Amino acid sequence: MIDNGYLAPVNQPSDIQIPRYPVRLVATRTGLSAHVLRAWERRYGVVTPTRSEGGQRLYSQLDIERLSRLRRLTERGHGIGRLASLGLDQLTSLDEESAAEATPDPAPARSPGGSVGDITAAALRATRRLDAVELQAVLERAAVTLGVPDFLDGVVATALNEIGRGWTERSVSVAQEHLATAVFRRVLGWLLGVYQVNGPAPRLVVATPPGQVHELGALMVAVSAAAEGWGVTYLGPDLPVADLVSAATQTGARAVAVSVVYVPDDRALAAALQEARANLPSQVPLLLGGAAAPAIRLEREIAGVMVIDSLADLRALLRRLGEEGAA
Amino acid sequence: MIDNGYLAPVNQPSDIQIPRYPVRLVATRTGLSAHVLRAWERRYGVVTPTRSEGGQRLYSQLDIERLSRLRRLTERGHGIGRLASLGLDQLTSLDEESAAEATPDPAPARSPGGSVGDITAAALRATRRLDAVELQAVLERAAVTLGVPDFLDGVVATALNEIGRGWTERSVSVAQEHLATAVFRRVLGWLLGVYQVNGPAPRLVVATPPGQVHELGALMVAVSAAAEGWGVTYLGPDLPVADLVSAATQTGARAVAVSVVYVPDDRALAAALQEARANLPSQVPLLLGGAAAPAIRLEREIAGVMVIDSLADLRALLRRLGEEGAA
DNA sequence: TAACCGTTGTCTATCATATGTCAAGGGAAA
DNA sequence: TTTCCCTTGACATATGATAGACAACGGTTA
Repeated sequence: MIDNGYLAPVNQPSDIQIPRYPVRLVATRTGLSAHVLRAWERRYGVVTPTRSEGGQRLYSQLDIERLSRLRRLTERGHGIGRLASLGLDQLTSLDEESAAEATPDPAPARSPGGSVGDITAAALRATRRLDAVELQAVLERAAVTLGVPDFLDGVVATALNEIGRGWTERSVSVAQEHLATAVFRRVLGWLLGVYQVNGPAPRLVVATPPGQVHELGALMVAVSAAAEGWGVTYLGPDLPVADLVSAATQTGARAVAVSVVYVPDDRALAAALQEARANLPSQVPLLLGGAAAPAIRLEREIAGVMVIDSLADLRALLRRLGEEGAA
Repeated sequence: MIDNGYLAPVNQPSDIQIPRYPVRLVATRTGLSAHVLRAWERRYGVVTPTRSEGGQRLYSQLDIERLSRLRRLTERGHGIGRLASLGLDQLTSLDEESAAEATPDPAPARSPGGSVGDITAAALRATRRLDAVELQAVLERAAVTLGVPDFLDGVVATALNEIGRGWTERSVSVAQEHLATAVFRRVLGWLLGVYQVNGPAPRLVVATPPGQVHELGALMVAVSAAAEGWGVTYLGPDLPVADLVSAATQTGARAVAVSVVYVPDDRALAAALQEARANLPSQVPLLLGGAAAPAIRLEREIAGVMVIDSLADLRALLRRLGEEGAA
């Protein structure tokens, strides 16, 4: 919010001046040590935080702004003694002045890879040969070539379907299936790590409900969300409902997603979902995805559970939720 | 309260204020200990749960929301004493704001925690906070700082032991354990990928025998071997013996390693090992590692199975095997 | 050049406050 | 009966405040 002085609300102490931040927080946020904060205050009166009843310093948002600028400027060679008496606006102009460093961004060269079909076929060949190195290389290349959405929809989903089909038809061995699972999980985990952010992002908790040990679907959900800019807390397979709820509460999740691949005991799963729904905060949506999700929707509607039919569906939904939250 | 359509109309708007949760549940759900809950209430009046007839605390959903926000904010440096008097909406805005600025701008990245103990402690802290991003960052940094052997022996093994101990003592929640498992697996998978080679290297097939679903031990074995220059075919947990044997044959393995973490049914495990031993080529050693391996050795010697006591042991053995093969 | 001096970041010592943790004895809930 | 929970009081630890000291650095003066 811009306050140019003309419209300054007189009676409103303007959020940014409310003193409420203790030293330790200001220290980590500005990058200055608590010692330096006190020394600057003592020697130059750089800021004058108010005090709590017990005498502890309480800084305002404005103080933090000022201190951050001061830190940047002192790092560039300005003496704190000279800067101390300057106002925030003067500091800002100085700041911009000396921040004349350019940040050239290199244009990423797109190298044309094979088509989605070719890549998937290559992945399946590597799987049949039990060649984990090759499979991983193919997948990583595909991920960076196609981008996450196409990679997930086009390569991962298709390949997993193929492998699953082959498994039931006995044309894919258990070892091949295990190896593929391990490699897919590794690559998806890598992607999840690549996209993880710690910044101001809506948070999604992802897990697989009790009894569901196949986690690739959950990982795909997690990666999709991470690529959409969400912060993802991935808790893996077979998570008891109570712990799912606790994790969502503790992390302040804006949504929770669970993935189901098959329906071993319909009643137990439905009960688990209902329990989760009942115990999650009501404004936190519970998303149900995975291969078996559409089937479950057909069987019975579970109140308050949103069924995700596809990753595209998920992306659209996440985008809506993210905007709602930001608004 | 907002009803954005996810809810069954059954829910009353005041649902979230109905007092019905006992301390124990609130403690696990918020991540605060019952002691702290009572202390905060007594000293700062943070919440005022109603009481049952017998005088026991009954918290509402709203209380839980409030408490979990307070916990996150205190972890980010706010003092509980000052937060106590703020309303839920103020807490929420503070929450979002400090999430946005949790990381100080271009602060020169600190490189603290040099020692193995520091790193392990940092990993455990991140686990308790359900901070997967931080945990992964800590581990990746540790891996490249310490090198694989020290990383595995010093950090991974220690941290997993701690978590396991905490889990039995109930001081580590299921969600925390799941999250840590997911992240450790991700990082170990990444390392495995880093060291994978396709060249002429002795090949090791790694898996976990039927019934054993904990695969971190197997992954540690796999990473150790990969770092020793072996080509590793990692087949993940719960692999039937027949498939283990066929995979070893197909890949021309020079050795096979299986990892066991616990002994659910000693007879079945022993039978599986014997079957594997009998069907593998006789010049291919069968290595048995994992937390439960030493115990198994004590129980009974299984002919032709080499028990690995430690990763150091494994490394020495692999080196010997590699040289033999090369000679 | 050498001695001197102001500036600035860092550290120590000591005390006070803030906050987490525990123990004991009795009551409540399952 | 066994387990959980309550209250009170105390203890332990961590964090912050103040004052002062010191060292590194650069500039100035003798």
